[in-house]
Amino acid sequence: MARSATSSRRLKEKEDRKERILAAARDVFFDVGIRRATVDMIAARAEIAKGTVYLYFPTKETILAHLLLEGLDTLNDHLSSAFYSSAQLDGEARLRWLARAYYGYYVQEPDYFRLMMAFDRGQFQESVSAELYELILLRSLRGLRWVVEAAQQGIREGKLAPGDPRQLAGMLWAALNGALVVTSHPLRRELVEQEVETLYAGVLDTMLRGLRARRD
Amino acid sequence: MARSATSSRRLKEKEDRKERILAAARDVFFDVGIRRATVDMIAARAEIAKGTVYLYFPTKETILAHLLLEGLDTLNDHLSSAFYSSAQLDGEARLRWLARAYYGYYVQEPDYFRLMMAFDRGQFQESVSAELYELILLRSLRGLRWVVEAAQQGIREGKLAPGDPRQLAGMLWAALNGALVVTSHPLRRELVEQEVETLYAGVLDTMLRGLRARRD
Amino acid sequence: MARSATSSRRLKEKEDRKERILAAARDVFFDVGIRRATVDMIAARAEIAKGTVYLYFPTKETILAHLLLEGLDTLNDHLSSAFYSSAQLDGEARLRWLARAYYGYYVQEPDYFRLMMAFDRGQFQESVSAELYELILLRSLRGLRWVVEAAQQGIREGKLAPGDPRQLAGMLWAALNGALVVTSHPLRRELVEQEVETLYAGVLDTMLRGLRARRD
Amino acid sequence: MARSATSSRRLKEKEDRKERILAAARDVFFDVGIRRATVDMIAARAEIAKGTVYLYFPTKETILAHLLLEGLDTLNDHLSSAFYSSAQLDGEARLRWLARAYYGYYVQEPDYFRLMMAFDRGQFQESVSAELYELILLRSLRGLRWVVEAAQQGIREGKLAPGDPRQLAGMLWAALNGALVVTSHPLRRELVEQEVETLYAGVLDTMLRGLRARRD
DNA sequence: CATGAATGAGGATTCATTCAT
DNA sequence: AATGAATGAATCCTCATTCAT
Repeated sequence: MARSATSSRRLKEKEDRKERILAAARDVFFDVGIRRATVDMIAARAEIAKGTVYLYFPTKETILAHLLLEGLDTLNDHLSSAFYSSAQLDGEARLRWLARAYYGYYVQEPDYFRLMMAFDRGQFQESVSAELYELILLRSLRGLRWVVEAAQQGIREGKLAPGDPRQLAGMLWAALNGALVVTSHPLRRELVEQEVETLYAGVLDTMLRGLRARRD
Repeated sequence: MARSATSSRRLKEKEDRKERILAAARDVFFDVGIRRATVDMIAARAEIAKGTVYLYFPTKETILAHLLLEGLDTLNDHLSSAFYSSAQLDGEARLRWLARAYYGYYVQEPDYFRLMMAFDRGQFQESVSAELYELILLRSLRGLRWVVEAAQQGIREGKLAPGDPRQLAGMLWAALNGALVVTSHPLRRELVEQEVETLYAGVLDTMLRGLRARRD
Repeated sequence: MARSATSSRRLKEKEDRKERILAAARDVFFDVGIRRATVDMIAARAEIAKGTVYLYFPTKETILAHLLLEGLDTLNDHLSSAFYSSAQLDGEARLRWLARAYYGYYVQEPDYFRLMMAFDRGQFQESVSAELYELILLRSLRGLRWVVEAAQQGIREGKLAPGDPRQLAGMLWAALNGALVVTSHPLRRELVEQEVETLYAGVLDTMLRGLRARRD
Repeated sequence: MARSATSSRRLKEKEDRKERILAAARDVFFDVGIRRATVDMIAARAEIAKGTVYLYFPTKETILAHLLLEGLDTLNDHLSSAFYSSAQLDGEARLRWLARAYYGYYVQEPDYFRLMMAFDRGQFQESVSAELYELILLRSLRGLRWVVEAAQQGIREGKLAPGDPRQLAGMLWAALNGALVVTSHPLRRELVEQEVETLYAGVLDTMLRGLRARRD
């Protein structure tokens, strides 16, 4: 019993430490950017020794991956609450709610959003364990699921054109994401000359209209 | 006369060399990724001394910028030929042609496409001359212009909903780009579980349908 | 208590290492000259990895600055002991003692002397922290202070011509330094064709005689 | 006869070219400082190819040495004209004239003066031919000779203390040079807190006074 | 567990000098 | 003679990761 108590306290301390490192990493990554961030900076901000970081995370990229998980959780919070508070509405309206929630996330958590978009093809997959990668995938999916469900509802109601709801959700998300990504790069922002909000709303409206069931 | 011939030959040789370096850089960047590529690798692949690279390009980033310009030119070729060969068709059809051309570029020049998407926020603008940056912007715009023109035609014909053609083009491009970007990342590709082609076609159809003028 | 002991040992080890690097740097700078010295050489001579050097000194120039500080301290030891052991004598005699002490430093620490003379105008101030620069200035002043005090005494005694003692000290120091610097360059040494010692003694005698109060 | 004419023209052209390179080098060295100057810059400023520079000077240091020769010639002009225009005065007055001329040179040709002081022990002697080095020595001596002669006159007149005039000249020059050098370094200038002019004049007065023959 | 000193393989860029044309 | 392209060693500094204590 005593031992169990001890070990659970140990466990908690360990979790605390991990959280502390993640918090520091978040600060650093968001402050100086992913590429300029160094493990030294993270350790310094967490007020621990550099070696200690490696007791909790095998790799710098792994820390990044955990931050990504955090970001995905936050996003999921946004989406799920949008989903549940729009329970009374029809499918299209719920999709709109979800889309606005995604935009809200983009606005309120720009750093996490940047993180989500910044993952590099190679660098990443190589230096993160398969399990972690799988986990990220699962969490990502969880967010998309709400969209799929709303789409399903819309199709069931006959308001949206019949089809695979997952395909529909994928399309919508891809298009909306495109609007956000386009404007996240200075070069591309100059290119489209539009405010993110306008562009995002435009794509959302257009996609939803395009997805509606036709009478003819 | 003789001198002119000589100097033009010189010029040509110089251009050849530049091209050779760019070719090597292309290989290297595409092989190992932008972040992992080093000037050493480029020089080695071009079979020249490292210092020689710097006779032709003041900076590693400048080489990247030139590759980007190449990519943009190629894309523009795709788009302009789509635009001109669809001269007889209506606006929406021309947009469709342009979109297919963009997809063709994505398929035929995956490396250039990756390059276009991979530009980093800060790092880049800092280490490239203002003129070069401007040039890139201009070339990027040139591609979008075709889309704007087709959109304008569609609006003029009354087939597409009235509005700012540039805004319309921006939305369409952002959405389509989103479809390509989503699938260009392994993680995100797993997420949407769709073939790029399907997704892209879906977004295109949906957007075009959504952009159509309503009778009501 | 135990911790304090540990940490003080740690501190000592750290200081030792720093000293070791400085010693290596001293050797290297003195061997090959300031301009030819590289961080690689210093690391090799200290038998540590190159990166380790940067754990102790942020910049190559900073190492140099620390060596300079060492040199200034040594010089100050020479001067202060000359000042105190001549406490019974009059101002002029004390100036003479100080001057001989400076010469003694030049003879016994030729490398430090060279270092003191070799600092480069721009390069240096740029790459050393303001604090360090200030420190060097302060330490330099400390040495001059003894000369100022002896001059003051001489003026007070009426043996030296009245005037600003700091100005007097500056003049004396500049002239003596000139004698050392002239001979420190092979070209210039060949020029004056005199032994340093003779030249230095001559300048010292002449300056002191020129500084004496006149009766007329 | 014709050949001789031709070859003399050739010779002249060659000299012109050499002069042109030196002029360019002067500009560059004085503009960006000795250490930052590159052969590229010199060639560019001279509007010739970089390789051509090496047809006229075997080494970058050799160019520097030739500039030094120019500087020494200019200095000699200053000194000799001071010597000749003071022909009617006594030895001490002539020394004073020469010293003022040296100061005039320091003020009017600060770049040449800097050059004269900036020669590095090792770097220099290694990369310049023995003949050139000898030449520099000779030219340097030529300037000092005027001082020696004036000193000799002063001693002969009985106004200056008897002794070796060359030794006297060396001492005077060393002391005056010390005053200029001290103030040429920011750190040392802060140290003595005096204007160059004051310091120089002070050292000059003091040295001359100290060199005077005593009646007693 | 925690530490933090040590590592050393890079990495981008510079520049005096050479040499084929 | 003149060119100017090519060289490649040299240089300072960074940083993820390891490991003895």
